[in-house]
Amino acid sequence: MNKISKHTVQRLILYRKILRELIKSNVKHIFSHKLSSLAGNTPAQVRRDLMIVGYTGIPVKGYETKELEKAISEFLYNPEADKAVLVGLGHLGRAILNYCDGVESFVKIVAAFDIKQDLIGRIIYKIKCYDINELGNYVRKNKIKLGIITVPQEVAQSIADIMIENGILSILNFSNIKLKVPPEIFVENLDMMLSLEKASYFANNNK
Amino acid sequence: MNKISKHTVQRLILYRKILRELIKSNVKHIFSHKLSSLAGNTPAQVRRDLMIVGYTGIPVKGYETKELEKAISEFLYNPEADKAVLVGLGHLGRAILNYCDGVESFVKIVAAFDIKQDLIGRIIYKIKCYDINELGNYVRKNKIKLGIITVPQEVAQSIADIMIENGILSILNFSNIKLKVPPEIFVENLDMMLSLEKASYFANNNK
DNA sequence: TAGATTGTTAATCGATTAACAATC
DNA sequence: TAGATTGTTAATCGATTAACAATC
Repeated sequence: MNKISKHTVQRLILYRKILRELIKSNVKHIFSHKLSSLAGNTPAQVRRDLMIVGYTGIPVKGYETKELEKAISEFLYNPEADKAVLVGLGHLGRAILNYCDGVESFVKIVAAFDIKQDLIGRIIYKIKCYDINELGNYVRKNKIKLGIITVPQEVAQSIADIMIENGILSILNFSNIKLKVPPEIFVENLDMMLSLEKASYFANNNK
Repeated sequence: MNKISKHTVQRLILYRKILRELIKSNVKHIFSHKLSSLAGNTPAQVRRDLMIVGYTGIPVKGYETKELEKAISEFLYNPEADKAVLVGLGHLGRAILNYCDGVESFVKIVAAFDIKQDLIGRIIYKIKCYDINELGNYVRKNKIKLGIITVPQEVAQSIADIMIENGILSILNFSNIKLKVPPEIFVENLDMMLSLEKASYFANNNK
């Protein structure tokens, strides 16, 4: 497989989301220039990105929304990583469970873990909460490949280590440390404070 | 001013965070190769990035942690955008308030807004909550330049519009829509579902 | 001094944009 | 048909990496 860039994958996910909304609104066809305006980029980039998903549009008519959505979904779909575990049921962890509960997505959170005894055994936003000590077993037995880390930074690395030891291949990291992981492990960092400071910097240094 | 790339700014913020921890641990000097290993990049990139902050290290001795942290902070600091408002006090909004409460940062959230009457007037994690109708006034009167959007996607655009009309220059957008804004407005998108799907894709397509 | 690290320029790499023949 | 849009290649742009003289 020829390597696909993170940027392209991210945009494909965005196109898919836009296409789903168009389909719901009964839009049958869309041009690259319309899709790019909804996605906030350029028609050339849309066409370039769509090259890799193996669906071709029709000149003058554009792309069939349903067909294109299907093609992108097939391209993106990773059946081995459609289940995720979440570790850390503080406010952020719960906000994510709540958020995912209301959203349709190919990725489902299947279990949550925490160290606090009063949370263990409870069901929070439809997700069962387990003792952190069971994390490794659960991940291994259920062949989970995707982990979400919402614990304080002091313990984030140790959680990542347990995840990786037990087969997790990809981590969505909300803690504000850089995880040390082997090169084959994918880490996506979502550091809210860093993003806020970035936004502050560009408040008048933009342009 | 010659334009500084988003990537560089993001890494400078990260370096600063790392430097603060080093200073706390009483580390006086650091080499570019050590800093890069903590930041997860390369020595060459660290040195390249540091060119713009106007502090120069000493060959063989490396960088003085305190001096470098100071230089980066001065470079990044934007006194006009050190105050932010947050709109949307669902789980995510509260998680952010709670998170910011415990973290030291140059950017402070000074007010929160929601539509739910039972929240208005309350103080949540030290932040006063106002009626959403007061958002425009508050932003204009207090010259707020930075806004955080944690409302459902249906209303995100209208909140952004109010913010921008009243002087906000930079938005941290947690809703999963692409905001339409004038080119001089900076928008940083933090779409959790998109990031999760990206992580899923790369769970075995990485490398 | 010899060895290591810096700042900066040049080279490389990768991603975006432009251009245009093919198509409907 | 004439006009518009596609898929794809080539050109451009920007970001990362390499190289190395200057420095301590």
